Amino acid sequence: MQRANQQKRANQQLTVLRALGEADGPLSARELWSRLIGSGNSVGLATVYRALQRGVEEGTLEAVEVLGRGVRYEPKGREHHHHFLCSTCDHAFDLFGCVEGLDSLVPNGFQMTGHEVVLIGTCDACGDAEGGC
Amino acid sequence: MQRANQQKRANQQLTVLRALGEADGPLSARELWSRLIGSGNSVGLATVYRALQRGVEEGTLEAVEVLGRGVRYEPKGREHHHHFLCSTCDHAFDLFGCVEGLDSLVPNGFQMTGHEVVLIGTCDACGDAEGGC
DNA sequence: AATGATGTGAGAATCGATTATCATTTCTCC
DNA sequence: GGAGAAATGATAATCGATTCTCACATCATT
Repeated sequence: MQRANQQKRANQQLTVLRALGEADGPLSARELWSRLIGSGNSVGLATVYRALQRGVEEGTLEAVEVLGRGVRYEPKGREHHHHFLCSTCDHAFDLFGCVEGLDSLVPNGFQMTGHEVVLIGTCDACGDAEGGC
Repeated sequence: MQRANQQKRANQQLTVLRALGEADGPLSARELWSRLIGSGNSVGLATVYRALQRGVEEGTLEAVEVLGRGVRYEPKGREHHHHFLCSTCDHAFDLFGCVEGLDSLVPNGFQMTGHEVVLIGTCDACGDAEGGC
């Protein structure tokens, strides 16, 4: 079987990072792994963790927490954005835009350096299929 | 030693719930336990968990997640509010007020049922003592 | 004071997520 | 084509949080 000698990189980590880049929101290690397996990519869970860890170290990935259901990862450098968490399928979706009036919430003497907004509800797919998707 | 026969309840769980009610924000089981120990109340960690669990079952407490650093608990029924997370001491403080314009972030086909806002920064105490409190 | 129900504390057991280990495979560079 | 470096996958080990267990204390009622 012929393989182009410099295109072919069996590097599974690239596969992992590419899949993450194509997602519509941040993914946990397990979510990402499931997607890869589901789409026919045979890859070990350990490799997924290694790819994510390295991505964070190198600064290309960012670890985010969406309401405590474990760490999820997303490519760094995207526009400032927030997330929508579907309470049915537990998937987090990227949102675009931000909100106003956060400064007025900060108590005296406190310094705000950032903020997180999470909307909760049901996503398109789960809303259609009433009773779960 | 005389004790009023119906007021005296050695119930440690009451002590736990009272301490939580006096906090300035939601507390994790361990935080709450540390505070109790620190203030001279000898109570087991298991009892703290039992009190919290029962509070949630009975509907007097609510479990909240503030950026994924574990579950924290707060009395239920307070005004709608959000939290400020100090990135230095990792404590979560209650905020008052809310924000506008969340609806415009919701994508087509999605149904929003709730939202969470977390401000991140340094609290009063940690800001004063530069370099950590 | 006796009795049965409930509460308590200390530590063991469990659970899920993440990391470490190690034999094997694949790359890279010669 | 060969040697050493790095990547991979399966699974064991670790870690923190939470729950379970059980001997003992406390309570309410009699």
